[in-house]
Parts: sequence; structure tokens; C-alpha cells
Amino acid sequence: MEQTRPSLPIEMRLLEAAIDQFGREGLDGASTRKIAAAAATTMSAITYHYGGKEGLYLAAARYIAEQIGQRMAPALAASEAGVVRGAGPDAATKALLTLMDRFVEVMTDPESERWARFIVREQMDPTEAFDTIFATMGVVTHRIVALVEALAEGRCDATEVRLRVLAIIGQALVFRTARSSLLRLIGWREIHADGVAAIQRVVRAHTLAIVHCSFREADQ
Amino acid sequence: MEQTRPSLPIEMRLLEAAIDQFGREGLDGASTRKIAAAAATTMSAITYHYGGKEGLYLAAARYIAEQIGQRMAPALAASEAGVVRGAGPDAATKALLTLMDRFVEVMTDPESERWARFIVREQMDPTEAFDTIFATMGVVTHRIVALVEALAEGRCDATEVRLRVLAIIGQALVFRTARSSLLRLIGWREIHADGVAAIQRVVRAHTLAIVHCSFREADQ
DNA sequence: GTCTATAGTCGGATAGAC
DNA sequence: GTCTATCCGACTATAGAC
Repeated sequence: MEQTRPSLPIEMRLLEAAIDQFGREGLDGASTRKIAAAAATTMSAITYHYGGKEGLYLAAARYIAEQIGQRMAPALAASEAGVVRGAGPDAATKALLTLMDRFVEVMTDPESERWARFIVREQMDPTEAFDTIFATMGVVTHRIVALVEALAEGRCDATEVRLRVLAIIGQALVFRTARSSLLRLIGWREIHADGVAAIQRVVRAHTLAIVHCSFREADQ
Repeated sequence: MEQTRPSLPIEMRLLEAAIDQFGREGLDGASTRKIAAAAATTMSAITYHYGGKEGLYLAAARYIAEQIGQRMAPALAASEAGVVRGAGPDAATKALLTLMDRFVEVMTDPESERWARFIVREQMDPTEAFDTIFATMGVVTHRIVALVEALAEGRCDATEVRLRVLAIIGQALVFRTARSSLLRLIGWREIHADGVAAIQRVVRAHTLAIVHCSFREADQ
């Protein structure tokens, strides 16, 4: 049983261990005993601090949402300049690239590995915890929608803009969700700083190509 | 407990139920009793037919790989024309779009929902079953790599081509892995035939923009 | 606050009936 | 081949010691 740093307060240790275990095995599958052991405490600490297994699960979701929100906040604030009235396409493009750059960083960060397991599981088999996570991720998504909407200049309807945004985000997300395939395909053992930069260059180039080239013509 | 069609042979019913349960709860988390109940049989049928829980898990992985292989086979065969010696960029582009179109279809197909849960879980927390699935998905990925490599005409190194291919595939994959977010963002209740066509148009337009525009300049 | 002890349920594997 | 019966370990929750 891998243990978290014993210096942290017990509630934090429980949260960290919970994210890991729930992410791997789900709400039903995970065992409170294992979580407690990984947090170097006993099962009844979960009852005391979180009221039980489900309370811990929801607390883990809130914690993840909070962490992601904090990490995206600076880039989100910077992207404000791209959506203010009168901002030109260059400002919107720059804001979009800033958000995507940061998103790639968060997606490739080793710390996001455990969050990602938790989130992806919720995406594919949602519980009430999904509301919590979607509330945070939705802010970023909606900002990107606003930016792409501005860049489309009326050439796409609202649905198409949203589908395009999903596809754009998917480019970054895949480096998290298909991590194992990535490592095998390229022959890396893990994603180093150079790798992150390379991924950012690719996502940036693709995003630019999409917003600069694919709106122009009547597609297909 | 949802039951599979009772007309199918017991091994098939077990496989279908296993994919569903293992996909949601993982190898450890899922219960052979529940799987057996969903397959309208008893737990010891799993022992008899698959030797136990783990045997059933691996059989489920093989079954998924087989199903995906079958569904991608026609598009994969058609894409052959894009990689033969002397095929021009138009043939390669056409082959790439054919593969992506089909991939979107498979990713949005309701039947792929349970496969996807299983596969994504393996991606993020791989067991030996990942080898089986990667063997099949890898064939498609490598074909796309070959096509993009041809289209890049030496302007990207091998690693960059692979990162670009991952990003391109990610555009389609996101409609499976972030399904819940998609439905909320667009306000759909499910993905209808019109929705699939719209997603295909977007992925096609983006893929074209990427291979036609983003290789041109020195990116960033 | 954090622990130990215990109760009651459910897990997978197996033996053996038919 | 498919089922029932049974074993034993692991699970969550709870009560209560300190």
C-alpha cells in the first residue's frame, strides 16, 4: 500500500488516497480500508471526517474541481482580453492559444493523473459528483466557446462551434486519456518537459490551422 | 439488474455483461455474482467457461479488440490505397478522412459505450489486457501515422508526426471520453444520426486544415 | 480526534448434485 | 453444462475505549 506524506493533515491524506483509489476502482469498487491504510490511518477516520464512503467520494470530487480551477485560473483571467467587446481576432487567437497551452500543461502534469482517472470515470458513468466537476471544467469550456465563436464570425452556428470546441479540447485531452497508447506509440517512458513543449507546439499549430483555415471554405 | 438477451449463448451473455460491469467497476471492483445475474446465470458458470474472474476479464478484452477490429477493417482496407508507393497526397488525404469518418462512427455508436469504458480504464490503469486492445487499435494508429507521414513530406520528424496523429485522433476520441460534457454543452440527450454527421464534418474539416495548413510554416 | 473490536453483509472459489 | 450449497476472507458501519 503506497502511503501519502504523513506530514499532511489527516483529512488531506484521506482526500489524496481517496482520489487515487476511487479513480482506479470507482465508488463501489474502492475499499475504505485501503484508502485509510494509504492515508496511514484507519477506516473509522473516514466516518468521522466525511460521514462515510460516499461523503468522502463527493469531497474528493470537490477537491479535484477546486485544484483544477486554481490551476486554470491565471490562464482563464488572461483570456479575458480575448472576449471583451472590441477585441480583434488576434487577441482572441492569442487568448485561445494561452488557454490551450495551459490545458496541455495540466493534462500532462503527473499530478493530474489521479484526477484524470476520477474525472474520466465520472464522464463515462456519471454520478452526482459529475455536477461538481462539470461546474469547474465548464467555465473553461465556455470561455473557449466564446473565443471560437468570435473567431468564427458567424460562419458556424452555435452547435457547430461547440462541436469544434470539443474537438479542439480533445486534442489536448487525448494526451491524458490515451496516455498508455501515447507512450507506446512514441516509445517514451514518461512525458518529460521537452515532451510537454512538443505537445504544446503541435496543439498550438493545429488550433491555429483550425481557426484560420477551416472556417474559410464551405467544409466538405 | 439489467439482463442481456437470453437468446444468446451463455458465453456471449457473460462476455456482454462482463464488459459492462468490468468497464464500470474495474477488475477488482466488479462482482462475478452481478455479472452472472446480468447474464441470467450463476457465478459458477464463469468458473466453468472462463476459469474465473480474471479469465473472463481477459476474454472480454479479446472480444472488444475483435469487435473493433471488425468494424475498422473495411475502412482500414480502403485506406491501403493511400500508403502504396506512388500514391499522391490526394489519395493519402482521402484515406485519412475515410479512416477518421469511420472512427467517429465507431466512437459515437451506442454499442461502443461499454467498450469505451473498458478501454479507457485500461489506458489509465493498464493491466495485461491492454496489450490485447493495443494490438488492434495500434494497427489503425500506425496506418494513420503512415498517412500523415506521407502528407508531411519530411517537414516533421517521426516524433512530431506521432504527436500530431494522437492529437488528430483525440478530436474523435473526445466525443466518446467526454460524452457527458458534450451532451451538457450542446444540450442533446443523446447523439443522433444528424449529430454523428455533424461531428464527422467538424473532424473532417479540422483534419484537412491540419494536414493542409499546419505543416506549411515553421510552427511557433 | 483517533483508535480497536465487533456485527452483519457480500465477495470469489470450489465441491458435488443432476 | 448448469446449478445449489458451503467455506472463508474482505467489506462497511457502528459502538465504545482512550
